[in-house]
Amino acid sequence: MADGVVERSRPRDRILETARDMFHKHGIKGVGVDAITEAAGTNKMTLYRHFESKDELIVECLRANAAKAGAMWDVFEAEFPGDKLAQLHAWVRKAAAVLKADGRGCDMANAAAELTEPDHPARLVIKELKEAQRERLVTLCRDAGIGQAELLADTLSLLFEGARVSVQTVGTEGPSTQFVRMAEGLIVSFRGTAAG
Amino acid sequence: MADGVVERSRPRDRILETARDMFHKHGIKGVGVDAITEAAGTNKMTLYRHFESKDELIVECLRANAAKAGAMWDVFEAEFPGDKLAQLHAWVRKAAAVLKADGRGCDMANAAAELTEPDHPARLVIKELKEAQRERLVTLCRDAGIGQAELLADTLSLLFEGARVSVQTVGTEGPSTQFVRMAEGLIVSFRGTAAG
DNA sequence: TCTGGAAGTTACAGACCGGTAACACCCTAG
DNA sequence: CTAGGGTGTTACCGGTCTGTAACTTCCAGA
Repeated sequence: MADGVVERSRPRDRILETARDMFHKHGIKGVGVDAITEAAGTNKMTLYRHFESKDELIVECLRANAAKAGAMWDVFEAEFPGDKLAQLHAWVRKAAAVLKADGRGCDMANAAAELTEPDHPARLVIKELKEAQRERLVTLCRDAGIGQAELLADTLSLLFEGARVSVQTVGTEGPSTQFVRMAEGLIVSFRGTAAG
Repeated sequence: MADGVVERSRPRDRILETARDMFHKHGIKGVGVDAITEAAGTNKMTLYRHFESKDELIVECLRANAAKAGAMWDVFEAEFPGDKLAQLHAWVRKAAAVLKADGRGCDMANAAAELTEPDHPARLVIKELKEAQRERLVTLCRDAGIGQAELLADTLSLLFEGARVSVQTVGTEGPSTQFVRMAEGLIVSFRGTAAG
């Protein structure tokens, strides 16, 4: 697990990677900074030299998550250069793979569930990052020639988000098993009414 | 707020109601038993005379939530006796109303995000209650004459679940605003392919 | 080889957590 | 009026939490 990260890299990077992993697995309030630093092979003072508080560490973890997830768009473009519809189908497959591989939900959604203070710094970046993700999917749908691109993108987003929650509550054998069928059906349906 | 509950009822009921309210607003790990009992106008000893632990209190809160939410099915039946399709549309309207009224997500989903221990007692009841909810919606879809009742019910479930998450992350002005249009479109679409 | 900054170590502060013990109180059913 | 159970009060236990202070060690670059 995180031991691979511990081996040799800068303490800041190790802390960030370990915190991402532990926050994801055990929740934010379920992990203390002591546990993070110990798993990262360092100590609390070093953490507080690089992050001014646990809250700032949380924010950095969320940003790092989004950056890592955002890389998939480049992969899609590399796999299907210029073919936006194929990239949309790739998104569906990627989403389904995430559903199968990971029983914990979306880190941003989980963080929003845990951090209820309306002015918590993480809330701002969660909103910002989620809106950016939405914009990307809308653009992909539009470039794929879908008529009501926003509506399809939002529908696919909500379906995926709901499926992630479902996996976390009833497991991988629940309604989320139908995600691909739902998504593909929607794309077909929206392609039928395309205005392009 | 919870003050209305404090006035006159048994301590156990006050504790349960107050805990439900506070868990919902601030999350489970964001509320201590001291805060609950104080808001309920009682004290910690009384809480532990009625609930053997905080975990058991959590479980009872989840059950109470589900019971309260489950009452809506009777309301639908009373409003549209025998007309299952009308009741399905009523479910959509009810879901949309919840999205507008409540910025916090589903308590069960939030609890699942917070309580990561695989053998936490709440996890069992969450799964149990979620599966019961799913069964109800499937039955309603089937009785409404929908061909692929399970698939429609699951799609609507995931859409609603996703919309609740979306409200919590990007707010009520995000993709969740399209929920009714999505859901109604799906019902129309599934009615078109109805089998009997 | 020397030096300066990054990192490790230990100890601690102050708050909060879930949970319990011992005891005083009050109100109602008999 | 009396007995007893439900309730309130206070104090406490051991543990954990975020965050800090003071000091030592290490290592790379000049």
